[in-house]
Amino acid sequence: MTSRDRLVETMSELMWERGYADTSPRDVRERSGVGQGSMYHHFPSKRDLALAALERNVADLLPASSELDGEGSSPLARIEAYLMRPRDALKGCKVGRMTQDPQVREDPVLLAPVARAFAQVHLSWANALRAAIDAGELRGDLDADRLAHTLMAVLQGGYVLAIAQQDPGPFDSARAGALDLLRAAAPAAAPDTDVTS
Amino acid sequence: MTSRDRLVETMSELMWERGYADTSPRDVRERSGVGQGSMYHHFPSKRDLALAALERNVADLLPASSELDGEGSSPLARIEAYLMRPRDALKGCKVGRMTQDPQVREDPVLLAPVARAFAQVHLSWANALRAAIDAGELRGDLDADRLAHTLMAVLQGGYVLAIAQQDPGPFDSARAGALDLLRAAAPAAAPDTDVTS
DNA sequence: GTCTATATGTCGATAGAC
DNA sequence: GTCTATCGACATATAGAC
Repeated sequence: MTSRDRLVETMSELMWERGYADTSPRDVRERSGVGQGSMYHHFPSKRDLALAALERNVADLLPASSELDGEGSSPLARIEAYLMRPRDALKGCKVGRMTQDPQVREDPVLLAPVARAFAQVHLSWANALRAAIDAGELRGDLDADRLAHTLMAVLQGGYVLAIAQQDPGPFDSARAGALDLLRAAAPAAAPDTDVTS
Repeated sequence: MTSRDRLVETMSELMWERGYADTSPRDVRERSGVGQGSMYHHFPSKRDLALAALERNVADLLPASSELDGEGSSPLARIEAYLMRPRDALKGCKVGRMTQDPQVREDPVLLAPVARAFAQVHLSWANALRAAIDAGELRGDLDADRLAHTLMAVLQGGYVLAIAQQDPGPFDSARAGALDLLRAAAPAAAPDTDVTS
């Protein structure tokens, strides 16, 4: 593993753990074991290193969400599986966290990968939800784009609740409650009224 | 307004805008106009000032949520009103933000007011939801405690989505979607099957 | 209570040798 | 590519007069 790779990996970890503003070049140097000279040789500034680390964190996140696009099972089953997927509630989301970092929030360049990642995840959610509606698993009057934002927010907000209480319970409750609502939003059972028949 | 009050008010603003870690005593001094000596006279450390400011922000937040406990209208109407209440999506929640600040997260003393505030708000949500269930406005098989976490998460997570896109749209979509789900979770219409009649 | 002066450490970066 | 040395600015206080 090259020195450069070690820098990016370490910065990625630290940005997940402590964010950008509160991570110093020294923190990165000490954890990675890479010297001062090397660090500034590979990255002209802390911000440049952060950008590389952020792109890496985004790339880590996206494959998981593509599980929503899978073809192996029913759309609603995929939605449930992705929603209830094991997650470390007390660590939070390595991408979502960036939105609360004052120095990332104010920097369009650093915010851009976050915006792109969320747009991508939203697309996967919306496609799966639309498929569930089309398959008759969810009521036809629901709006897939809206619901996609709702479910993303449940996860992102669940982290906030869990960290506040230092307990993963609220995170799990929040998503279980969302699942209850989705199930309650199944079309009224009417097995013999299929309009396409 | 006393010097002490100006310090607390200014620190409250800055913690909302930039968090705790990235707000320096100097920032507070300059915005408040209070001198160095006065500042350390009233508060022995930055952390002490932050604690006072945090208590203030929590106190700002709680009255709004007690709107959920009101008696003037139906429980579901109160829930909808509080969920859809005007909020500045791009600023985020002045209490929720603290959960993402590395130095708050790791400090049980600073995290405590956040935990207490959220527990309080959760209680108001759960009471209102329970009342809506009891009134037959929501299906009887729903869990009020869980749903309370879900709706809190929708708001907290909505802020994250809005800031990521620098657009309040996702915040509004997320809560509108939650509202759609709540309405879809009304008991099946059966006006003449009231078991108590 | 408020002021100015000072102190110690860290941040984020640069210089220049090897 | 990596090293050590150094830099000016800022963070977070402390000292002590008024």
